[in-house]
Amino acid sequence: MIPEGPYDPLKTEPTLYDAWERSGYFNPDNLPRAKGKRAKKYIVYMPLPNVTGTLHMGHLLNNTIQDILVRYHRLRGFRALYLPGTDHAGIATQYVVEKELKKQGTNRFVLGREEFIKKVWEWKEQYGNLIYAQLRKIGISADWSRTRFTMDPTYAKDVTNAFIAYHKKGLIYRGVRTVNWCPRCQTSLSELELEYKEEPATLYYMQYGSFTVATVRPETKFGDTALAVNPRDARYKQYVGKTLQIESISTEGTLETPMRATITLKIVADNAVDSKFGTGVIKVTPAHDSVDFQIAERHTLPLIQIIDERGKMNERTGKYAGMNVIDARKKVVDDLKALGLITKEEAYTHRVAICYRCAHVIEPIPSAQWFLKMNTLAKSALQAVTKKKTSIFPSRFEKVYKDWLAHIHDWTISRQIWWGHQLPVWFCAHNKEDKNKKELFVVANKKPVRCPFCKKCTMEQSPDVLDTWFSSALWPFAGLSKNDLNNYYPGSALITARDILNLWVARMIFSGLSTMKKVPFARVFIHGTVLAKDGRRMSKSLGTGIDPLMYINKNGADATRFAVIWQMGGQDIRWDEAAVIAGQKFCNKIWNAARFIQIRTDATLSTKKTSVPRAKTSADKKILSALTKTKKSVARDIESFAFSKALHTLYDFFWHDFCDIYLEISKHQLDDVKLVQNTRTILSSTLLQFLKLLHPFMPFVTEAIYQELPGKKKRFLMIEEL
RNA sequence: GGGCGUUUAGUUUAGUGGUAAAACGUCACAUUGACAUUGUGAAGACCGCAGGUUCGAUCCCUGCAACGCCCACCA
Repeated sequence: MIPEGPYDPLKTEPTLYDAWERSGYFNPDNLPRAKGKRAKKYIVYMPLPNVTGTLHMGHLLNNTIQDILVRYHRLRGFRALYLPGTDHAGIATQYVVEKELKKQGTNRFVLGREEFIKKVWEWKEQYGNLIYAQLRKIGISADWSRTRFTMDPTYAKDVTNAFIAYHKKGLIYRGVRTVNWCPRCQTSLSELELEYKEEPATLYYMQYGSFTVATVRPETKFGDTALAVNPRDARYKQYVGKTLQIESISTEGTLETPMRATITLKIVADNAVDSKFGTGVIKVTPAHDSVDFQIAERHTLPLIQIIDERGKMNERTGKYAGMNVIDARKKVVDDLKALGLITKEEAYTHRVAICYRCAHVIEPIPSAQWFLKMNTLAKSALQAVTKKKTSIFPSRFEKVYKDWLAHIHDWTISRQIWWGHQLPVWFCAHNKEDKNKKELFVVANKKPVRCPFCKKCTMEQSPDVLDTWFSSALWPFAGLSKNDLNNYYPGSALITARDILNLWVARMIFSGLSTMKKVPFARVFIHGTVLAKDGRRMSKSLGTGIDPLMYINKNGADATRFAVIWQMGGQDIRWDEAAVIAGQKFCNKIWNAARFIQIRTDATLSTKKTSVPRAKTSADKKILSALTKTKKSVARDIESFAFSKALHTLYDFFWHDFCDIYLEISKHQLDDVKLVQNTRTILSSTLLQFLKLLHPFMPFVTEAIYQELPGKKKRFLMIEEL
């Protein structure tokens, strides 16, 4: 019996969730209507939240959408799997644990690698499952029995196997690259991991013999290996290809006395040079600038490293060695000025790259890295979408995806941090390279018993770990046991936000094709971003973040799910908490309507076909046809990812067609002996149909009402037949 | 700089080649009913700006502006 309202989500939700989870029906293998090989499957791989993460609005939206799809298909009799897991999030997690250590007055270098990794695991055991508890509060029907963590031994094995397989195919190589190095995190960062900030700087006009070069980084001059001009720049045409002796400052002597020196620089012509900027001449410092590195590659210029991994000037800079770049810049400028080699200074706003994690300024430095050749892999991913093996919705994102793949560079997959999947690469401990400078290493899952090179050393594993995206790109199959691979790969839909379309989705597609020979999912749905009410991004640093748990704990998960879907149009959501209140009122409305129906009818949940309602009055006819129409359009909208539209349709149908009109008319029809029985049937069957239709969106209140209604052989609305 | 997108009532959003809907908010009236109320109704939009195509444009095209995102560049 439905108790007198108002509906109390806070009392209902936790109990119901426990009951669902204990029932085992989140596990598709237990679904009574989806037994056997012929059962259709619906599979969603949850975008892995970081172990360091706490629930935010993005998770709420993302997981609500996925849960709608999974619950809908489960009701439709599909063998529905919603696969949860967490990402070890290399840099992010290492950063968090290092902050903890700092509070304890220690750091990872004091502990050593092994001890540090132990600490990270301890941290993970303590805090890493918080996100799961929070996701449960949203009410998502993920199969927790299959939960995976990307550092689990089985997952890790798939990661190293993928590396070995790529290596066998000749797709992995080692090379020196000017990488974006974070001196604080001691790691290289991909371009995608950089952030930028505007910073006031000075543009110095330095004399290079007869040339003047504008630069904001005079201290890198010791790493210069050329000067470059635009090939169409008439002013400098005569110098192109020549090697000139140029007067500059020396690294010798003492810091007190600036000294002159003569250096030799080649003049090259390259399109990367903008003839309108500064003087149209740039100094090329391949070791400490990514553009310069590319110019150097085109003109085979040497690479001179003058800044080390800690962001300090190295021994090649003589008397400047040991200074950090900022101090060195001041000193070099002073010395150049003393010798009259700086002719002009201009204020300049400079966009500097900063580490996305710790915000430290990035220092480009040369470093030995591992690369994955992208050519064939990118082509395969491109083809998958072109040939519609995977479709992207909304379709405009296809272009973003294709553009990225068409202009892709090889992927730097190595990272110099400690927390992650260590490369399955074993070096000879005696000699890192042979006479021909060929590096001596073995790629293998296990440490070789005997070194094939020196025959006597204990081989050393590469200290590098893999980019976190390398492992998360394998999620659709590395997240599954061998047994499950046959049943649950590939997936049906991948739901994510646009910012990781390329970072993650494209990489999952080529990884899946490479390892499993099949695209990992048939459809990709890109949803919008939840913004603050004023249109700004929600972020902790801006103070614009809103904790969805606040609403869940106050208004209930259903109301919160309602709010986020209700507001989700074809674009970003400007979060308005009024929608949560609307959702809560809607719960209450349904609760009370159900109560009315139960009081005025027997409201038995009969699944027998004998109680098929018939339209005897025009009101009957209207509500029954409205129900049919609603069912059809909701189904169509869910299939086409138009969740908000489906929810609006359901809301309008229930509140207006059903409650405002039919329920009011039914009060008269229930007093008519000729109509009473049929009206009762219409009321209770329409309610039940509606509960099923709404269940994917608002699972708790619908299940709660279902549980209160009398009926035989009743289990859960969650597994009813829609 | 290149690309993609967005711009519709106070707010958040739908939508259509024939001058526009909804929810919330506001206001008025009714109501104690299954409903911490609910119902009925009202006010409120030159559909970003300027051109063009068309008998007709909010919708199609072009340009501009603002905002957002992605990519590139930033010596």
